[in-house]
Amino acid sequence: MSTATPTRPGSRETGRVVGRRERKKQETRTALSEAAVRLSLEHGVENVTVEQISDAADVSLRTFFNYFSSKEEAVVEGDAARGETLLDLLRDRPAGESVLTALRHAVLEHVDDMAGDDRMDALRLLRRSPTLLPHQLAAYAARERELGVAIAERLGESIPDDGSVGLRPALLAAATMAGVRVAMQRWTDGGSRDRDRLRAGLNEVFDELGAFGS
Amino acid sequence: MSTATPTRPGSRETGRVVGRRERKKQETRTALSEAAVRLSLEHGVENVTVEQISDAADVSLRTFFNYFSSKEEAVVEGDAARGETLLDLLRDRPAGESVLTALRHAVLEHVDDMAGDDRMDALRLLRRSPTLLPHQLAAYAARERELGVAIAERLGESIPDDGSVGLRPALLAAATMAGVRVAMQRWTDGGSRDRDRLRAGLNEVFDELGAFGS
DNA sequence: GCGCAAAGTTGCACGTCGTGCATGAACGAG
DNA sequence: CTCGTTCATGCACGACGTGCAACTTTGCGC
Repeated sequence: MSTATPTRPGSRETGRVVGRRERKKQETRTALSEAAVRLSLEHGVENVTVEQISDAADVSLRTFFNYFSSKEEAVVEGDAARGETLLDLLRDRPAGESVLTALRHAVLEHVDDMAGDDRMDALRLLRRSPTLLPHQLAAYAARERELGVAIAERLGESIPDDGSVGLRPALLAAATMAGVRVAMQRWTDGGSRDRDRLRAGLNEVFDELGAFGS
Repeated sequence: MSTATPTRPGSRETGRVVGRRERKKQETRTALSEAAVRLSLEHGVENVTVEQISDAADVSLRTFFNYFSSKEEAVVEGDAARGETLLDLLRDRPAGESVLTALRHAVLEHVDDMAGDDRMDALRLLRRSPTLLPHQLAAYAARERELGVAIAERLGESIPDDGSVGLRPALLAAATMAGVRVAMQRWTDGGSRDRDRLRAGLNEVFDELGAFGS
């Protein structure tokens, strides 16, 4: 999973000609991830073995470890893809908006995007597993890094190759992710699985973030 | 280390009488944790087995798992104790200060407290281990919860038994921990292991946190 | 002191985890 | 077609983590 996949085969720059091989690889990856989530929801994360997951995805146990280094990693995999769409939403916000406002709207749109299906329910259940918590947080941290870069770009910062950003973008990213995490936590703890309630919670969070100084 | 309590065997309530038994237990716990840290620094976290740790602490391998459920948990154990002192420092801040100011000073004092010895160096090295990252974040999350409660108390909130707090304390705690994490990250990434530079970074962080709205 | 119950330690067994290595098949390019 | 690369797979092996059943230590009442 390195930065730049060459994608040499016959393609100019679009990088869209992936070939059957690479596509199959991606299919296997998502198949494993989805099987991991499904089985974990069904039997509880603790009671699912890697062998069951790889069987469900119709690959060998050894192959599983060629894609993920642990069961938990496979379960959390979905978050990475979701993170990408958040970044896209942020980039699409008008340049006139303040960073915090752009972040607020991007997050809210992001919630709308994925709230339709049952992924939210999946998140709610998985979040309760103590074994999963560390990896969940690690996934958050990874998204936080990407978000920091996106914010730095929005602020007109130049990004060095190592991906390090200034203090302000890093802090904004960290605070935003922390806020989202808090809002999610409070939403899942409450009984209501109403999406509007989550939106309201997120709005509160961003209101508070903007008023820390006072 | 921080066995600061006089352990008077007949002082107050029944819960405070420690006895030889419980003390021995605590000694074993810290012995395991310190051995884990020391060996990890020496050979790298990946190359240390639980058996080596338990041998170094002079207990059986099975006993190790009676205290910690994994090697990483033992390594991160020290953070929990450190978290306690931060809470104490926060409670000692004068009531007149704003929450954010109190947090700033508590964190700065906390850094001074532990910066003398080589624990900071230990943190710097351990933070680079990818296996350890998730557990490190989980430890941060645990401290964040406690900090949220302390902040809620400072704000005069009543805390229900389940430890849940209002949005503002939760958010303040999350943002503070995120800020500390960012400052630490940038400090360890930079070459200088000067403590004053860490203090400066933390001050910047709190300045930024207070200015999110603008 | 004595003995007993609770708590702690240890060894053992067992299933799972995660990785290195070798082999063979599928693929893509020339 | 042929060759080199990439990937899937089986196998072996050490480490991990836990349930269970001893055995030992500690605390406490008698």
